[in-house]
Amino acid sequence: MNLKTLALELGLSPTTVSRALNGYPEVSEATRRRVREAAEAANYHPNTQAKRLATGRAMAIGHIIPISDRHEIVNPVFADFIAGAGEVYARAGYDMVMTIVPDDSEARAYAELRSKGNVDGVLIHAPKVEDHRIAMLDTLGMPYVLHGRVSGSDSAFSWVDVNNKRAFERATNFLLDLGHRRIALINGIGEMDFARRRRRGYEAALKARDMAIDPALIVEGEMTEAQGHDAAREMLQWPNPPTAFLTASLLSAMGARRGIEEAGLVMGRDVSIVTHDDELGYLRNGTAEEPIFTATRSSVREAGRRCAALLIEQIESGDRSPRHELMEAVLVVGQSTGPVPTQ
Amino acid sequence: MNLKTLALELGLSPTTVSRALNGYPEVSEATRRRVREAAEAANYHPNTQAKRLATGRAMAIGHIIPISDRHEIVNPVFADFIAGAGEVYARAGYDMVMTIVPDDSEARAYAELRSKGNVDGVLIHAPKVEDHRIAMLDTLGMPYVLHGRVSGSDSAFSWVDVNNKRAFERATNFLLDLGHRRIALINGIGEMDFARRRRRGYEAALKARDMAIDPALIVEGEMTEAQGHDAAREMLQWPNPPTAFLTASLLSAMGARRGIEEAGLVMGRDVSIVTHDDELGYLRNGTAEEPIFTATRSSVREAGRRCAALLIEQIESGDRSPRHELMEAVLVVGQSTGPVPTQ
DNA sequence: TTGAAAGCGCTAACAG
DNA sequence: CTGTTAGCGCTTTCAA
Repeated sequence: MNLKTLALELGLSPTTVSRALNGYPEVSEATRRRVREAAEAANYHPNTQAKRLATGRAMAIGHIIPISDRHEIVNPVFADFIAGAGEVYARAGYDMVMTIVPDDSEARAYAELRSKGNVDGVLIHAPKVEDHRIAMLDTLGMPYVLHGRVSGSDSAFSWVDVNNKRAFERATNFLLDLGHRRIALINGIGEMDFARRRRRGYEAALKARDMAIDPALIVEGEMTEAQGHDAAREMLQWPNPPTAFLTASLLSAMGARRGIEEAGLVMGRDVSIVTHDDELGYLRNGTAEEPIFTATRSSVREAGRRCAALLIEQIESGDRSPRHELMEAVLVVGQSTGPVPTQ
Repeated sequence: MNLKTLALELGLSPTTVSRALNGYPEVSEATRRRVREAAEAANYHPNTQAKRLATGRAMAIGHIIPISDRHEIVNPVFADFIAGAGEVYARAGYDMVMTIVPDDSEARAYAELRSKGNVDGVLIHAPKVEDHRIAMLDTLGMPYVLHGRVSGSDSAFSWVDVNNKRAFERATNFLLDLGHRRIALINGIGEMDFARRRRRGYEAALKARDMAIDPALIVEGEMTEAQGHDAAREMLQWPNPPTAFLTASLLSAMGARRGIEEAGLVMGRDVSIVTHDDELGYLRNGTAEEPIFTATRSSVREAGRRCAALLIEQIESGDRSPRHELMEAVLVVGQSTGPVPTQ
């Protein structure tokens, strides 16, 4: 069933049917209803490709997922993010097009996306401190929104980000308030923007109390279980070991926990862990024998929603003036078993 | 830059240029080369929408992600799966279109996908034991491949699956060999096909040794940390508690571990855990103080690759005869810190 | 080996 | 308020 035959059946021109279905004002209500009902009855849906070609709009948003053989690129968080974004796209009638590209051919991927014209805009994931993708997109003139930020020009483009600095400042303060004086930071890869900001938060908290920053207590790398384990194993046999670990991911925290146990120490008595993570999980802090975290999966989903909404608005309005949304991480302390609170 | 202007610049007709670029045989090699070079130089890429409209092929594969407010639908594994599928799509020139739909309007979503014509086939995730989506797709006549299976008609359609039954049978045997006689199974939601198969594997191992199956030792539900924790807490205060937990997810395993510790017991001495999971992580078994799992992330990625390849072949060849690929889970025992082996 | 012309299904000026 | 016409950028007969 297509426009033409539907119009034929109704004894109308394709134009009128199109107008009726697309809510143009110059159609009589009677006709519109008649057309709508017929379309419904015939289970008519306009062919997307034709619509796209005619309007020049792809009605699709691209997500480019860089992939490398070195790293675990696709982190679990990503799933929640696209779930959120997808909700918004579905409501607005956009498709979500996922493109997996090898790390080294990202430039080509963007250029192709542009000239092939199958997306109206792109959503950028996991920006690095200095991210060349921004410049590329500016050159191409394609609308985009960042999930995260890049160093420097915070205000030059639209982004949605969690306040990573504040989250880690709060977490560090939490541990400092408990009396910890040697706090290790098990962080993500240094060149990632979020990792940089988290580190800044950690450092800011220490500086605010006039405490020295010991570089030996900071580990940056892939946030794996092995990372946490190895760091804990090593640090805990120093003459002056840390009494607490602040980790950037649940996996690292799990590893640290294993390291602590292997060192014959007791979690929550000898050593504490506080973790930031977007996964569902529980870790105890040093006093209350209670779990604690600083972000939940649902907040990532919300970030996905907001990014998508921002991008769609930008595309549809043509207004490219940058907008920003900074979300505060949720610090959950003393949460007992059961579902994690939504926010 | 479009076909027309490129042809104009070359002093050729659009037809010839199109033919040259698409590898039609009736073009002289000289012309072909000249066209190819010009296209390269001009950074020409055919407009996807136009191509789609003209050929009637969407050059896109749909992934429908059902979403509900009750469950954590989008599991982390999903990210690895689409990473694998995406690799294949990219090579074959397909777009991956992700559609998030509320649980209750899946039927409509499929029908729309069909009539809007923006995908050539779909990939089905996380099938339930009895999955009505199969019937729907058959009605619509749209090519599809399942990641997983459904009960009964294994052979009626194409699928790629991990041998969940075998994996759990092996894991159970592993624990039985260590001398465990009361093994708890912390499983996924019962209506999911994979959960059903895992349970069958567990039961088969027990039956093979003429051991009774104690329903009280089987928990089915969402694979969260709380699930594992609550199960362990409760079971460990029974008069005859389990000495081992076989869990279907790393999160549940983490929870069980916490439950074990809270009960004042020692992991790897009093109680063992073996987990199946697609996440990167470590858990110790009951003897060697060494980590163990039965599946890694990379295997999920491989499943994504195979599903995608199967579907593309089906679409392009028009051959709908069902094909199946059963992947064996990887059982890793005695793995020490460091990256998880690829297979 | 190349080109002209029609058409994929829709939208959007422009008339009426 | 409705219809006619042209065209989005490509592919694909058919003819040369």
